[in-house]
Amino acid sequence: MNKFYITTPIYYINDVPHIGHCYTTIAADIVCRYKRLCGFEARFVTGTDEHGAKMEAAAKAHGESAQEFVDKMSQTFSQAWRILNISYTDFVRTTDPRHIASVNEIVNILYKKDLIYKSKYEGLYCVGCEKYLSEKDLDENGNCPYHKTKPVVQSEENYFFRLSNFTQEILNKILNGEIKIEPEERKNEIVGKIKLGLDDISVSRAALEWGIPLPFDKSQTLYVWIDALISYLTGIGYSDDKELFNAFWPCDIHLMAKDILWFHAVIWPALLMGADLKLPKTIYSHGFFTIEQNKMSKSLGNVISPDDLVNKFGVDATRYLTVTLIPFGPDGDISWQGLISKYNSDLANNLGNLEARVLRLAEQNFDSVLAQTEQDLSLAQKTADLLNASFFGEMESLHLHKAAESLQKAITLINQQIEKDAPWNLAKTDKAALAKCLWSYLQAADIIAICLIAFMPETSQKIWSLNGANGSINEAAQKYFKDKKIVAQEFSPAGAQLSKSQILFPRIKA
RNA sequence: CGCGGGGUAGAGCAGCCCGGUGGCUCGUCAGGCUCAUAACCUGAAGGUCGUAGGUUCAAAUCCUACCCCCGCAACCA
Repeated sequence: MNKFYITTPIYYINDVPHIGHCYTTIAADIVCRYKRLCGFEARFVTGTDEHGAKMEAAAKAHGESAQEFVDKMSQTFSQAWRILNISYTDFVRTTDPRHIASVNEIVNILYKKDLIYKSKYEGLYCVGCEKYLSEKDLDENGNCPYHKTKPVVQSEENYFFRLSNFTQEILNKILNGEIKIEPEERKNEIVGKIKLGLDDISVSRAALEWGIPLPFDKSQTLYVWIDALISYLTGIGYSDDKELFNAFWPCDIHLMAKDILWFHAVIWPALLMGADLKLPKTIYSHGFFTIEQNKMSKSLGNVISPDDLVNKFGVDATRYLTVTLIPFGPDGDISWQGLISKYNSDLANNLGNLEARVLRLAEQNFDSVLAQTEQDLSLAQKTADLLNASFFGEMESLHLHKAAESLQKAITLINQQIEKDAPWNLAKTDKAALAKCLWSYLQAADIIAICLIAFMPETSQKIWSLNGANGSINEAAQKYFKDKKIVAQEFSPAGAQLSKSQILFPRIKA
């Protein structure tokens, strides 16, 4: 069976999950579910990044030990993903022993190959911030912008990774598409930066307890970013299941927000090359949200949590809205008003209302059982044609908002046909014709439901069942995705007991 | 001249690579329908496509200059 491997970043857990984390994770889940329906055996790794100075500080601020703190925070993430129905196959915590084993293995390889070496790092250190600042961080007087004090020149012994060795190779591989960076404009940016040259990077810290000690020098701990990236290997068994690892590496898609593209597009491939591992195929970075034109920030109090969304819209609608509200790739602005408006138009008015009106007609005229009638698959075929022309291609390119758009167009197509048929008139004149029409709507709606699975797994199954189709929609979908064939009796069969009309998505007042 | 993106109807976007009736979603207005969640369907109004030049029979689309917005600028996770 074909293999597929997708990752989200492992999230830095100095705070609870918000809509940004959800965005990446839901998107990855949708892609992963879609690939499974396409017949791939898929792995999906997410997790939490738990080391580093910030984490120590955050724990201290909460009056807890670092371990207590990360245990608790990590749970808020895994819990959020459970609620959102995220189908990950592994959740890596960087404090897991198996992860520490992966890290040690990789770091040792790099050290033995002399790709990691000891050197002196000298920089401007702000005592207030407890960190090094670069020149550009300083204000016009050369002071720390937060503490208004002059930073001191300080140096420490660190280990460095020979990133510079890989400059040309990485550049070539990005340019020739061996490492695919998407979207295109971000790729240009990365290429431009690499062309300016790469310096070796410091990969260890001396005075940091909360981290993974370097196996060859326990007085230093590994810089958190290197630690974090290696989780992509841990999550498919690098340290404890080499067979699994070999089956799924290299990764098909690393998905992330644009802020961390540099690490994934440049540093990560270099580390992998250094360790003689294959390179990820696609690195896809999506945009940031602003909320009502403002940056998302705690001090503004505009941070949207997964709980906020689920309480308002329910799980499936949250999944759908989060990834379709803005184009997938560039930055975008979201607002409660926008979310509600899209919820009402796409889910309540279009999809939900379609289900309700069709089931209601069947209920009123046939007591929810459509007898065996002449088959008319023309509407279902038209729906399928529309989706074949757009939906599948958009899914493959990760244009999730466009894929959803084509689903909406398909639903509109059915609504238009209903208008044309005017089944409420047929109810008075020609029951056989009415049954035939209703049945054709059900078939078409079934195709919508099948394509909607990745976005809204529960709603899809529900529509499938309401429409009198048998069994699991997933099996039907796998079959359908393969040959795109409409087999009427495997969808809503004639004679099936339909559900009474119900409201799938109640309208929400703004 | 650090790098990259963008400026298109009230809002959000597509079109630009491969010049030739400016399209989509939401909103607004009018009509239709009554099966449906005041939903659905049809139609209309609304844009000198950032500015100024240039190329061309013809430019949102190609070229030049300028103005404005945003992101990145690498150990800040």
